[in-house]
Amino acid sequence: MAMKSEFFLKMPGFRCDQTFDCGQAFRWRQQGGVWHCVASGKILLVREVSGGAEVTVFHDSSESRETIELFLNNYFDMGTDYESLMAELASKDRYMAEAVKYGSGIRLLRQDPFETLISFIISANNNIPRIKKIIENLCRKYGAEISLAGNISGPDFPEGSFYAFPEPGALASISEAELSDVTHAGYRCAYIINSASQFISRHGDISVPEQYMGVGPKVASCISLFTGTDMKSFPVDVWVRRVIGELYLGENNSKKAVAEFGEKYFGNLAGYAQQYLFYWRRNEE
DNA sequence: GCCCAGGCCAAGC
DNA sequence: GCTTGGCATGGG
Repeated sequence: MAMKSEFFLKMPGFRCDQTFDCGQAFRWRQQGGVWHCVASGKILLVREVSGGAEVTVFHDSSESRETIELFLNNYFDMGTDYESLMAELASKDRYMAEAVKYGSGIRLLRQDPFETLISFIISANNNIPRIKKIIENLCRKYGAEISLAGNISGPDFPEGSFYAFPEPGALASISEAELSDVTHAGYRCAYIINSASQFISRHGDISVPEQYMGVGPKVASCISLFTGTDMKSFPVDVWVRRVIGELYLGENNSKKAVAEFGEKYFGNLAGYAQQYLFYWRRNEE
């Protein structure tokens, strides 16, 4: 398919390192002054400018400008007023004020359902650098290579090949042994294959993520949050549990207690609050 | 060799 | 309903 460069979007207040390297997405890479990734089959380039960042998209010529504009505004959560959201969270207490200040350039990405489902199945009992490697292996082997027509290049254009995230059908039909050899995803391979198959038979419905194999409470809540399905989701991992225990709950920091606290205390901003807290606690010191 | 990583599943109470 | 052990893999 022929790709062309078209759409361009400005994002005030946006910071690349905070948004792309905070554990919500695994395919963004920095090369020179530009961050890039493939999302929904399109190559996205983002560079920081004074006061925010700018996006350039390389997309299929058959996609209209309106389609691309809608996609980008959704993906980068442009419909959310982060100024007022951050002010509301910061007014809750001094901890949140600090967390919001620390991660003030974070934006929650509304990502593709299938990619998010599979990526967070892989994330279970795993660390972020290795999650990225496994996903990269997966895309190189089973994703469609995106060929850039002509001579799109320049000093800032990233080098290398670009692959879309695999289609569900490409993962549903392979053997566990092959997937394990290719990705080194270990025991998660069975979950990936089974969930890809289920994703097809459920017509892409992820409204109840726990129906999928390999998806428990934590992964389910990541899927709901990082696809933009439910911004009240409050994923509880070791870092969130730690920080909520330290600042709010003391010894009463069971996963269940932390989850209930987060949802109640932060209400409809719980997902955003969780991401500021996660980024802050995981990166400080 | 140990412990840990954006945990889940199945088995046993 | 809640608690426990096992689990593939690689980095520190």
